[in-house]
This record gives sequence, structure tokens and C-alpha cells, in this order.
Amino acid sequence: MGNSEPKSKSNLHVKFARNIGERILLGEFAPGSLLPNEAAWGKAFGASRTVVREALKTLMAKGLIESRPKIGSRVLPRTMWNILDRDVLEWHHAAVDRHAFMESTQEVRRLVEPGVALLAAQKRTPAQLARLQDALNAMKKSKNTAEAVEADVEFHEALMAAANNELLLPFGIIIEKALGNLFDFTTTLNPSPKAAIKLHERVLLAVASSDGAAASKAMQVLLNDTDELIAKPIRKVKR
Amino acid sequence: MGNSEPKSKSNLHVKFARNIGERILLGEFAPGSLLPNEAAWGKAFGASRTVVREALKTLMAKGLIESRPKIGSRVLPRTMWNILDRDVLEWHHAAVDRHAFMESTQEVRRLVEPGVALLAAQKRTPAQLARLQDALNAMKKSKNTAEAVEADVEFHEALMAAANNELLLPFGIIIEKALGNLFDFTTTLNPSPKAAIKLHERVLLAVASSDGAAASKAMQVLLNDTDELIAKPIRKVKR
DNA sequence: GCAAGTGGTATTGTATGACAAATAAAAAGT
DNA sequence: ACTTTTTATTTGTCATACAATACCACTTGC
Repeated sequence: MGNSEPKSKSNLHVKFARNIGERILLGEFAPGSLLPNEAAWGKAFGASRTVVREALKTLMAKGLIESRPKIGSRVLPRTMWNILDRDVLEWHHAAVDRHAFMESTQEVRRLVEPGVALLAAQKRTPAQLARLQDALNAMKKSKNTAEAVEADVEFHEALMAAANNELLLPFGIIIEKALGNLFDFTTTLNPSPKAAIKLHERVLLAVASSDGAAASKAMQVLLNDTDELIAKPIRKVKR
Repeated sequence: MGNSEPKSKSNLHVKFARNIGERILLGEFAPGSLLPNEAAWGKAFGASRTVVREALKTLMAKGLIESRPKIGSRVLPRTMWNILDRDVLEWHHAAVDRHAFMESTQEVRRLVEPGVALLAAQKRTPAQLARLQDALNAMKKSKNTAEAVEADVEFHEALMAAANNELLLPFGIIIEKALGNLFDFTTTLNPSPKAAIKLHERVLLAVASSDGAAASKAMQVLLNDTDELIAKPIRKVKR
């Protein structure tokens, strides 16, 4: 399923948190409803109450549930969920239609990234610019799709860092997911990424010359390109 | 300090998570460094290892630390932190200069909210529009600053909900914090919120008539108004 | 009859002590 | 000098017990 992480290696409480978390995201436990109590989970998993509680603490911390004595653990309304959490987004991803999910992510990217590019153009430090340049070089040098995607993600995260506003960093997760999905789409094809590199280069140049408007515009163009890929998921894709 | 929550009532592991979390955000434990081990925390807090572990699980879930046997708990780089988490933002808030923090939040709002208004204008359902209207009515009827701020927050959250993209919801936390801070600024003054209401009303009207461009513009104007308040924190403020 | 109090009870919260697993660092062997 | 083995430290998991909380049914007082 394009999931590179070894689901089975982790600690018990991590596995249980994922298990329960996914089931919440899938709707098996709806917001407002009560989860089975801790003892029941322990029995179901064949594990001690301790690990179950640690798993539930994880879910609490991510805003999925709340627990109270004599009541139990109740699923919170979706507005409380920390959807930009890496794990939650992963579980969410497993729960929804892939194509719809990508459209949501692109929508957010269109909202945020042009502005990020603008801020980066205004506020980047030389070091941040260099990191951006490195990422672009890595894109150029990439020998396969996996490397290209990795460098691509790094480029966008470097750009976000260059905006110098920490509150924007959680978006990196969305970009990661978005590009990772794109990678799944394109994994069987031999990409010819020249066009994409050109588009990234334009962003970089605008940022380098501190031209906020141009950076924002260049990012919009880049996103348009990505949108096309998503709109035609079957078609042969270039990245 | 304008903090209305009873720090002392909660569960032990919540208090410990806050204690350690704040100290991480303050820089007492820098990214990359090791925390004292669980036994040490237990001794320091006069509590059992169980609660300490649950507190650390909370911090793990928020991306602040990672733990491994024989190593201990290590503070993760800031890019891993879930800064849009309600608690983390709270701890962060306690750690940074107030004015700088507000400028960061406003920067993000300027990035996101016009786009949100645009999406809301395009995609809102009648029910979502009604919720927006209710919030505006509540603003009009509010008898004191606290009520006004509450309704104000509700307006912005309703707008975000009307954008129909779940990935945007975590921003509600930023708006909450931003407006809450504004509240602290204005708490001693008798506000004359007519102007602010007018600005909100324009957003609502644009959303109601599905005019995305106008909604976006109206939101920008509204944010400009807020920016003025922040730029002159000493001046008598109107909301 | 009805409101307020009161105790039973299910569930989470905390404590304690023990052992397993992982792994960094030191020691031993080649 | 290098590899292997041992050791020590820390987190991970388990089992059990009791405390605190708060819903619920019941009782009590009027």
C-alpha cells in the first residue's frame, strides 16, 4: 500500500494507539461515543492495562479522545482532532478515498504555499537560501523517482523554514503526504522531471532576489502543474 | 497572566506533561539533549514512575521527545514539534515574547484566512452559513468584551468549517490564541465594537452571496484592522 | 409527589515492585 | 587495531492493589 514503515516492529503501546486511532478515524468509534474500557482493551489485545493506558494517553494527546473516571474514554468531536499530526494524518489517510484526500491536500497547499514563498522571499537568511539551493541540486541529480521526491519534499520544507514562522512548520506534513502520494502515482513510470525542476528553479530565483510577488506567482504555477497530475491520475505523468 | 485555566486541578500526568513541556519550550532542555530518566522525574515530582511515563507519552505524541531503552528521552528538533497542538501552543506562548508571538499568529492568519473565506464562499452549505450568521448575531448582542471575543472566535471557526476542508481546522487554535491575546489587551477598556462587527458582516455577506473574491478581500480588511491593534499595543483599543 | 441528599458501583487515576528487552559503553579476546 | 563479549543502564511491559471520581438508583425529608 505504499507504506514503507514496518508496522510490526514498534512498541506495543504504539501499535495499540495506531490500531485504536485508525478505527476512530475510520468511524468505527464515532465522535461522542464511548470506547471500551481499559480492561476490555487489555483483554482484546492480550496485554496489560499499563500499555493500553499509554496508548490512550497518546490518543488523548492528539485530541482524539478524553477520559474521565467512571465514564470511560469518549471520542471527541472532529474539530478537536489534531489532524496535522503525522500519525493522525496517516490514520486519516488510511480511512478516506485517496483521490479526495489529495484534492484536500492540494487545496491547502494552494492556500498556504504561495504565501510561504512570499514570506521566504522577504525574510530568508543566506543559510536558508543555500539549503534551498541544495535541495534543488539534489532534485537535478536524482537518479530515480524516490530520490526526486525526497529532494522535492526537502525543497518545500526548506522554503517553509525560510519563511521564518514556526507556526507554519506543521504544514510540512501535508506536503510530505501530498508528494508521497504523487510518488505512488508515478512510481512505475520513468519520470522526465525537467519541467518540474524548471518550476522549482523559478521559485528559488525569486526567493533569491527577494521578489516576493514573483515567488508567490512561481509557486502558483508549480502547484498548477501538480494539480494537473492529480486531475488525470491514470495518464502518464511527468514530474 | 490572563490564564483562566485552573493549573492545579488536573490529573498528575497532565500537570507533569505541562511542567516538562513548558521547560522544553523554554529551552531548558534543548533539542538533541537528553531529559533526566523516568526514575529521576518520579523522584523530583514525588510521584510514581507510572504517571511520569504517561506524561512522557503525551510529550512523545506531540512530537517533542522520543524515547529509547538505555538512551533515555531525547528532545526532538523543533521541526518535529506539533506546534499547532493546543497544549504545545500554550506552552510556547508562555515561553516567547508576547508581542512577537502575536505578530507570528497574525502573519499566519493573513496567509490562511483570506483563502479560507474564499473557499467558504464557494463551498459553504446553508447550515454553515446559518452558523456564521449566529456567530455574528452573538457578536452584536455581546454585553462585554469576553462575550464579544467568544463570539468572534466562533465566527472565525464557523468560517473555517464552512471551507469544508478538515485539514484547515487546526488553525482554529491559532485564531483562538490570537483573539484571546487581543482580549487581554482590551480587557480594561470599554470596547466599541461597531467597526469590527461591520467588517465581519462584510465577510458574511460575501460568503452568503458566494462571492469568493469579495470574501477574501473583506477578510483582508478585517485583518488589517486587527493588525492595527497589535501595532499599537498601548493605545486605547477598539474592537 | 417531588426535590435534595446519599450510598453503591463502575471506571479511570496512581502507586509499587518486578522482570524483560534494548543498546551504549566498557572489557575481553584475537 | 579490531572484533567479540560482557556489563550496566534505561525504557518497555506486566500484575496487583487501592484511591478518586461521578453516574445512577435509592432513600429521605418536606
